[in-house]
Amino acid sequence: MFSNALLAWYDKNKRHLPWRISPSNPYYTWLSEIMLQQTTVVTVIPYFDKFVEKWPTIQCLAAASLDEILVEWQGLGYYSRARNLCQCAKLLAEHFPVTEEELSKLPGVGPYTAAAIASIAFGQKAAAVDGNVVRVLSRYFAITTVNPAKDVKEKLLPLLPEKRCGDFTQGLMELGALICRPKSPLCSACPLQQDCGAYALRKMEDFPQMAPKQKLPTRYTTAFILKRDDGAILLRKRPPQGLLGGMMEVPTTPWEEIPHEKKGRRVRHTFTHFHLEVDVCPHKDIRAFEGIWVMPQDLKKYALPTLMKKILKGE
DNA sequence: TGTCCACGTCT
DNA sequence: AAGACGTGGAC
Repeated sequence: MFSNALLAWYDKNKRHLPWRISPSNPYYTWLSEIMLQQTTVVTVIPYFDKFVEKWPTIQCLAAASLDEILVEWQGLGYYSRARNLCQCAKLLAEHFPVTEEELSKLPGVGPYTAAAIASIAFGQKAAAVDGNVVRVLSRYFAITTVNPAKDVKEKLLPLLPEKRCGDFTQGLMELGALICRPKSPLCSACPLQQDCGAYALRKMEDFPQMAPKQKLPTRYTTAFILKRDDGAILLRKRPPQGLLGGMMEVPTTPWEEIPHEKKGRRVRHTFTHFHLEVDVCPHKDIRAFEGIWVMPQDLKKYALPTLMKKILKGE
């Protein structure tokens, strides 16, 4: 039986992650699930530890400002998650919903995260479909439709056990992360091998069937380092929405698909939907832009995305 | 070097 | 419904 085999495997093989505590802590579950969106476990662990050390409860986090949260979130990416987290904390401190339907109304909580929290934190029967689950089940059922996420959810629902639904959800994702990996899956160690459709065909890596990705365009900009005589550097805050919203930056020219002449150091960075090539130049006129002046040793007090850390490296 | 992970959510 | 939205590490 699917769920028994999976649960037995999970009991033996689960990783001991900082948010996997018993009894479950809904704050930990929610915070870790937001951080884990599009982000690997190894990357998330140090951020999660920092957050719960600084803000041990949802009430503590609810009292934090967005700027404080962005400073701790810097480097984790998808900064809209931090903006939604800040809003969401204030709601959750008042009332933490228990059902999938209510949870999915929260900012930053979509169908996957709502089901994950409902099952993991509250033991509800909810089908959480993330990339791991899509991979495991599209292989198990040898699903040949392109972008099979929807089919996977329908197949998953009747497999959910009455008891231990949270462990079942985590077990499925854990199996995807450790055994049913995108490349070179470890089928000999898999509790589902016997009934796996893709394994029967020996075509594991042909699933899931994904639409081909388009190639990323490159954009170009010049970034200006403005340095005062006392060593302070000019930073400014980006608009609250959109790319790197609410994060700090050095001034740049508009980011366009027109290559710039190389005058200074070159920095390359890839975003979700484009590459960026930056020409980093000192700027003589310290009055050329508005912003705040920050001493190099104080840069860590500000929320800087990785792109800006690369640009400021050595300053 | 370039591609993939990475369906997750919002608009 | 399709595009916006980061990052780093594996291969």
